[in-house]
Amino acid sequence: MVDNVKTASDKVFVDIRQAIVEGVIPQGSKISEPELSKQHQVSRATLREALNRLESCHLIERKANVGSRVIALTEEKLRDIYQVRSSLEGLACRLAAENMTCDEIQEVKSLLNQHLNTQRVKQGESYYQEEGDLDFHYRIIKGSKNNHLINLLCNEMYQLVRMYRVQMGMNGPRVTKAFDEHLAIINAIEAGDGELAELLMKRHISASGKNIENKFKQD
Amino acid sequence: MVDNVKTASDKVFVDIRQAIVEGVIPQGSKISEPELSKQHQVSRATLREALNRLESCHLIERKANVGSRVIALTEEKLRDIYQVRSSLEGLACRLAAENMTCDEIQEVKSLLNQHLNTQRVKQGESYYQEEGDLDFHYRIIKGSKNNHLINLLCNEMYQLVRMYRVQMGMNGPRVTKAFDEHLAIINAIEAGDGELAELLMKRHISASGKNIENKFKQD
DNA sequence: AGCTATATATTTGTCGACAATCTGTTGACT
DNA sequence: AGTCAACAGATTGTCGACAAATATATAGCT
Repeated sequence: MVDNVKTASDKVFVDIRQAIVEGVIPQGSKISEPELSKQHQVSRATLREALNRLESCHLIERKANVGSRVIALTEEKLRDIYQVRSSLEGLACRLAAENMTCDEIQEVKSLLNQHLNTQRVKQGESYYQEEGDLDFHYRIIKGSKNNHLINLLCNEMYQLVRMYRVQMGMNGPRVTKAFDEHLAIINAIEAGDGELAELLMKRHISASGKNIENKFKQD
Repeated sequence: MVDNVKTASDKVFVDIRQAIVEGVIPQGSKISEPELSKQHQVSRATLREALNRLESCHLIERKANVGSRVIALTEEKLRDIYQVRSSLEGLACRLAAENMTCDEIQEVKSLLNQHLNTQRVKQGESYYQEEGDLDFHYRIIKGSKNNHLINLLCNEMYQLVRMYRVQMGMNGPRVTKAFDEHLAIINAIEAGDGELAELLMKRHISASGKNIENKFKQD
């Protein structure tokens, strides 16, 4: 999770992004440019550079001459995002089945074994599972060897997905299930069965989305 | 194709975008901020605002402390983009079959009839067909009622796709074929057969991509 | 001659100030 | 009392100038 931070606006971007994803800056709240620029000790120009990138990640919404608001988490948006994500990661999975090398596949398999162990030790602590889950998805996406797709999922959508997961919370019973699904997916990829891998990944993500949707129903 | 142009940077963004898509600013060329800002008679801050949005559309690439370059059209990128587009518009089509109203469907059908007429009159002039093609795709995408998907396809990817079509050129024989495919797609949507509509749209776009790929092979 | 290192020049990143626009309030009028 | 209009306050959009970084040119060395 090491971002290439070279300029001041890079750092501000990363900092604010984390604050939004973790809910430190509440969803739906208005963003004051003068206030935030003082808070991060940069000029407004630098802050606005960061805001532009946050908009590219769909974490804030801007209106001309009005200002920026942090995105509001709604059930409709969750559905929209997960429909898109399911479709795209399904594609990534199919391409991964065609393009991943044997070495890359073996790495993912050993990664899953590590998860299994930490899961036994730290039973119930969903945080680690979440990190592991994201790592797994990262590897599959990279395995597609489709740079446009990789950028779309890993840079432009990733933090938004993470925001729902962090703020809505992941609950227990799905954790072990997700692990089995990961295993089935990498097996399909190893077998070169792109069609099956795509189907399994789409189901896996749909289930994950439904899981978060249930959190909304509880309110 | 009327964009909401409210600020100076909006106008500069739209102008430069068109220049890039149409090849007035050559692909792969470096962008000089001082030069462009003078050319459009705005300050560098305003220009940079526009450049940020061009980057969001994947039309330019920026490197910290180095500068911006117009994207270079390659066969590999074309493949990557069309794989993603095929998947996403396929999804849009399936959702459209579920969510489009009867009125919306009828509008698209009458739209296609208009295309058939203009096509008879202006045979061979692919420009009109291209406009019509894009209009058709627009309507289907909007019909998905998925705002995230709509934004992704209509705002973030659309001009990039158009850049390939404009600069690589669309040739004749595929034009009438595309019309028939459009007809089959809207019929599937009208019948509420999302699965078929998705399949047909994916094929339609893949064929379109292959068509442009052939242009590359000719070099 | 070719390569390295220094110095110069250009470009990008950042800053503070001004102008244009919007928001909320007050006050007048029907 | 309610509606509309002008005003005040604050916010965003834009500008020109300075600082930091990179690219280019020059000079020195092997």
